[in-house]
Amino acid sequence: MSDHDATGRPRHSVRPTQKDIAAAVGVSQAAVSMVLNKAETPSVPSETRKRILKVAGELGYQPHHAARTLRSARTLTLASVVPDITNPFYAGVVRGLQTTAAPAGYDVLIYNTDGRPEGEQRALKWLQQGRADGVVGMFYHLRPSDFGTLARYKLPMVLFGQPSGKRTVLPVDYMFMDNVEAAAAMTRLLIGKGHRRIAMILTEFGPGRRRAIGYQAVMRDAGLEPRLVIDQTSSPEAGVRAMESLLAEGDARPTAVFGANDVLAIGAMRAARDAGLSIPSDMAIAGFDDVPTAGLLGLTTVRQPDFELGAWAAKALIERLKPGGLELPSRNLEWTFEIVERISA
Amino acid sequence: MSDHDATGRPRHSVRPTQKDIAAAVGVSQAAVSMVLNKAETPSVPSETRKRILKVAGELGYQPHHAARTLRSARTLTLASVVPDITNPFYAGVVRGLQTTAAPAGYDVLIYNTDGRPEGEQRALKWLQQGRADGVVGMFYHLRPSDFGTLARYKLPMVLFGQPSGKRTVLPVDYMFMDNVEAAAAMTRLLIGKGHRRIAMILTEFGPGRRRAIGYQAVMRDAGLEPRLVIDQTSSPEAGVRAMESLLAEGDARPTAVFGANDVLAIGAMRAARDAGLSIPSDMAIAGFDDVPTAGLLGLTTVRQPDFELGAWAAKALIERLKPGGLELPSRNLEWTFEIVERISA
DNA sequence: CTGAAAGCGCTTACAG
DNA sequence: CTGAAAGCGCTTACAG
Repeated sequence: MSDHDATGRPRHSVRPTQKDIAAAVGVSQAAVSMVLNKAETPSVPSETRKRILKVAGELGYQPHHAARTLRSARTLTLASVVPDITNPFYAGVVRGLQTTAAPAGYDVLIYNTDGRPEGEQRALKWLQQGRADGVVGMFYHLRPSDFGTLARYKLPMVLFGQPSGKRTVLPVDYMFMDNVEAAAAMTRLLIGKGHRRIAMILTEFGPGRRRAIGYQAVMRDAGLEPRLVIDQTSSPEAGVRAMESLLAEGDARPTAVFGANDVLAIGAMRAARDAGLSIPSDMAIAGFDDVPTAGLLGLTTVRQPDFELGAWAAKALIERLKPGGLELPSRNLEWTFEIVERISA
Repeated sequence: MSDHDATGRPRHSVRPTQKDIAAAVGVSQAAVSMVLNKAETPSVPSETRKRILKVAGELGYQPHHAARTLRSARTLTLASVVPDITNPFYAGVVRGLQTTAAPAGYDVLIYNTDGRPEGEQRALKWLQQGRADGVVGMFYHLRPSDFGTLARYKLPMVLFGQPSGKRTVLPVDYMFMDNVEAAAAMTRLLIGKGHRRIAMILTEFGPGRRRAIGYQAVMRDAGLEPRLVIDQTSSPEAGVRAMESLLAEGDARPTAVFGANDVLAIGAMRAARDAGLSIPSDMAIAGFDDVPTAGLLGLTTVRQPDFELGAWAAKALIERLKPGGLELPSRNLEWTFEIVERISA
């Protein structure tokens, strides 16, 4: 048996359609659509209305999403493009997004890019196919010009990162913090504790790059030599590897290590402990993000309000999806960092 | 300006369509479709073919997903329904799914239910709307009969949990482990270490329920009194709350606490440490899942191969989506647990 | 070989 | 007030 009938139509017949309901009740398919979508249908006799709703319920009718989207040009879906859903920081952002979007009637889908160029390109294509009404994008590789097409399609976007200096392309809002200054502040804190050999571990792409700039600037200003350890991926294992390579330096090893995010810092902590070092007396550790585990481990870090960021992004998108929302000026949310001192440094 | 033209058609004109390409090149829209979708089109002159591809590239053409889905009855999307993406166990499953699905040409979307009945119902509706070609479902509340509609729609599903005793509904595959026995084994381990007052902390719904059964059975067999602390949600904070309530019992407090998952156990660890207790001498802690942080914290736990489970599910779905795949018999993956002893117990 | 037409399942302006 | 028709953007069997 083929999956298609003689005219090349796919067999959709397994799921009930408005046509099926209409046939069962003896009305037009359009009448079914009216009844199912409007709270009141003065043009349909209330007896007929009741029968339509009854049959729809019995058949377990649900509208075919693709058909509805094609006709109405709305998906009722917001997308969240994240580099790594296993990083609790991004997971927190997604939860904030979802918690705010659900009451407004929007589903939230998560698209994972792995923080790799190919993954981000796939996400871009996915968005260009019209699969969401709005997107919260956390991209490491794509440049502002890569979003030109989506902006021309009038897809509301909230992007993590600073708006480019040039004219702002509507309808895009931005959320960012001063990563350079936050990392600088943390570096100053470590220097203030008496550390002179301070290393930073980070990944090649993502916000760690700007954080490294702040770290390097402060180190040089203090007459100290910056030491970067760069890995391809952000994971506890990468943090372990980085710390192990630093420990291999023997007496010249750093006395403090600053992870560009908590996931890396936590891995580094583990490697230091496994090597028999005491934290912070033998080795101080600092991170960035303040993920839930950071509190547990006593990790000194930079707090970022993940849930609140997601909630803000959801509100911004929902505003833009209201009538006239596309013409609103671009808005920025610049949030402030907060250093959380714990025992690790 | 309205979002709709005079005939009620939504303005899609911002994005280029095959019609636009056809008009620019001077061919039929159908010819454009052929060229864009087939590697070879003997019926189209190669010169015309080149011009179509060139114009499509210049316009940044991407097919409208809803239109393609409506016509072809395929979404090229797999869905992953998870109770809590912030739980690293589920995040690991999703990554396994994604890593296997991407090379086969499938996008993976994540639908978060919060482990609540309403969220699961929303996911069910979402699936009934035909938004994915297959689904990996981790449901806490829905019963097998709730999936009858989807099975009738021939939606391939991989469900976490044991198949119900009755006839298996195609096309559903199951993956499960013996939660009762795994929890029993961990409880025996704790008893073997000399503990007599062992509490278990869990959430009202989810796999913890079956784990509690194993725990309770072993406790009773050993002549010990089971002690359950039940919270609504699974989070480190819930684990903190549970431990605090146990510590409030003073001298009658347990000497070991078994978390129904690592997230709860990690919260309990934190609360015990914050109360000045040494682990494991004052308080032993055990968990379930072996999330990445468990290793860092030295948590004794039950390992589950999250990534591999996701990969298996992806393979099962992809098999079913091949011609004839819907008729394959239902398959089960029963995986074996492994107790990982670390310092916490 | 080539192109026009049908139709997937919906929503909604418009003609009777 | 009521229902039939148009059309969203595609894919594909089929008529010329």
